[in-house]
Amino acid sequence: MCFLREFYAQPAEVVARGLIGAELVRVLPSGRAVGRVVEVEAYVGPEDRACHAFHGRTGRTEVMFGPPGHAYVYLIYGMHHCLNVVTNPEGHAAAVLIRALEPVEGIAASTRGPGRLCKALSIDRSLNGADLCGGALHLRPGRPAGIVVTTPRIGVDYAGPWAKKKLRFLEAGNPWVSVSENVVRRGRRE
DNA sequence: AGCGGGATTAGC
DNA sequence: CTAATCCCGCTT
Repeated sequence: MCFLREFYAQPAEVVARGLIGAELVRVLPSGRAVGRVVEVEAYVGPEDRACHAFHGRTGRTEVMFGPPGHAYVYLIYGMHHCLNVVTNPEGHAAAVLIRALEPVEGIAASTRGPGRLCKALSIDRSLNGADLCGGALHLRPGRPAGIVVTTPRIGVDYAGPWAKKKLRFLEAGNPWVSVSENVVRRGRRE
């Protein structure tokens, strides 16, 4: 049912690609919410200038250095939460940011964008470190992805050469990918 | 103790 | 284009 630990132990870009089409399941007292992953970004490790682990091991990034298959949730801009999946073998700090979901079941609010999907699924820092191989928040295979395209990651212009790497993965043509995608498309001619 | 900044979003 | 708003990590 759920993805096994070995799946998450792979490099972040491999897990990222593998998660497109997967279903994120949030179990709440009030019911269950399910969304299909349509957009992610890979933060490949301490050498990746855009990865939080680039600045070393700190309180915030602690879970990224732990075993794969756990949630790394942090607060950004004082108001939005971002959900990541820890990847690679324990000790190699890397993660995949979930950026957008296609509603499948029990979803009321928008799940387009990393902050919005966390709000819609009631994901906050209390889930930081949660095991994604089961429990209140987990991932399982879903309808297989169609064509997957890659682009540079959003909002990491400061990362020098790493800002240009195509580590963002999304399902082509899917209307639920984040609005930022349109900005990127507009800005670049391709 | 204080300060600066951020893997975003909504609203002028 | 910019404000909002909080935690963290680093400097004093």
